[in-house]
Amino acid sequence: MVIAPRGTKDLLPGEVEKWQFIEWVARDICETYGFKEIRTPIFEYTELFLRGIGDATDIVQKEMYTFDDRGGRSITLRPEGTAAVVRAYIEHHLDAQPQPVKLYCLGPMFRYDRPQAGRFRQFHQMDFETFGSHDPAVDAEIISCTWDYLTSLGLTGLHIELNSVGCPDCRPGFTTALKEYFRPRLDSLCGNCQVRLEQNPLRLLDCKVPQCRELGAGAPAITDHLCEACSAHFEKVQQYLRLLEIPFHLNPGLVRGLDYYTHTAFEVTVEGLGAQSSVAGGGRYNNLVEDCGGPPVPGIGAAIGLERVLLALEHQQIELPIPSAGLVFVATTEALSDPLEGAALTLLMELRRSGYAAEKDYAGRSLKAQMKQAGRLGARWCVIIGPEELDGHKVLLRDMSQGTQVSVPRQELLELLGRMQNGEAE
RNA sequence: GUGGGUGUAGCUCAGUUGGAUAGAGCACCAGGUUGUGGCCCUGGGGGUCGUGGGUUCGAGCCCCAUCAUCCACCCCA
Repeated sequence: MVIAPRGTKDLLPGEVEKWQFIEWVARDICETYGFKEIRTPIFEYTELFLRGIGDATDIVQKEMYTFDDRGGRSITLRPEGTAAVVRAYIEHHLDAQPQPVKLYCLGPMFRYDRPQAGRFRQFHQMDFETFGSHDPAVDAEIISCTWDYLTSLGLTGLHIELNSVGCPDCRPGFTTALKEYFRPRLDSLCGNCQVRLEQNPLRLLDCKVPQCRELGAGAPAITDHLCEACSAHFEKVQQYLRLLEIPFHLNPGLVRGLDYYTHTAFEVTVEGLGAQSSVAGGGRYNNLVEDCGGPPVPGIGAAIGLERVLLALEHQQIELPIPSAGLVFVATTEALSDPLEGAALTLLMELRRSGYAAEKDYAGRSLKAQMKQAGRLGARWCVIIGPEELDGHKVLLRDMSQGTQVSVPRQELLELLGRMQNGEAE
């Protein structure tokens, strides 16, 4: 038997409603913040991610779904959203529009990781990006949007970690200082960090091995090495966040896994998610557009992991306000009798064309079984038609939650339903 | 890529030191009123015990391999 590929899953009815809801809230918040939706392809030329994400990153080195298409071009399923949005921004000359340009994007991403709690090979993110502004208020806005989304769903136990990773002017000085600090202590580092020292020294600060942590505590902090511009920008971001009453913790060790970040980097974690506790993350990327072949336009963005949002909601036992359909079930006393079947079908059609969710039995079930089915489907009303009703041009309208029913003239059914819908009838 | 746990009906699991037709609850189907659901009762369908080898008189139980899945490392959403 063929099953869904590893790290992917089917979203069945019952689960999908939750997705629809959190996606609806996501769109709503984004629109409120002035972001416009953009939809980019799910696959891109591999080169885009090599240049955009950075070929030294784990994503590029071991997590991409890459293959050659029939034309021999290397294609990659998008592992994150920003690179494609940046590409579209450049390709469609959005820099010619009034800046800033604010875009959001919702959809699946793909990474060839080993699945575990909160980690999948196909997962879903909401991304939002602002192009064309250096204003630290925009940084605060991105973080604020992330925060509003997560809290508006009712999540608690959220922590924002904030850092500045500097810019090309000041970061080299810092990494040099880091290397100088760690090099004499190389033997005390874990194997991973010994490699990191040369490849990506910033990551040393993020290591979870206790020994490395101890050493890291005495290491130089990036905040002490920021250039004047970075430092001022970082101060402003914090100032605005305080103004907006958005709680955050400074974490000089926060380094994100994508190479393109400059200045602001942040991550939101939520309690109770297991090892993969981060639900959202983002930062500024002032050189990415240019690095991808576009004009020198600054940008900043964030991504929210929707699977993790749902996991957190579930863990915190938060009930989402998902509306029920108000289904009308049409039942007949003799399922296979022709006149009844016809009456049921026309009524069903009439109900649907009037905007009611309506259903009937197609399995030739007894009335009893049809009622049971109606109950299972969560029907709010059941319309019952039998020979008596047919002769008298009437139907029985049963309120499934009350267990009461009335006989009404066939012609008045829709009107009565309409009044009951509005709570005007008893 | 590395490590650990788990794999018995659609779902959640039980199955004793290996022993005779593999069980329960839920779900599903049908009855318990002659035209009626949600509770209750009765009956029914459904399993090559992940797969392939091996040990044994005999394996769901033991051994090996393999696959899947979960959790963790790593990394990130």
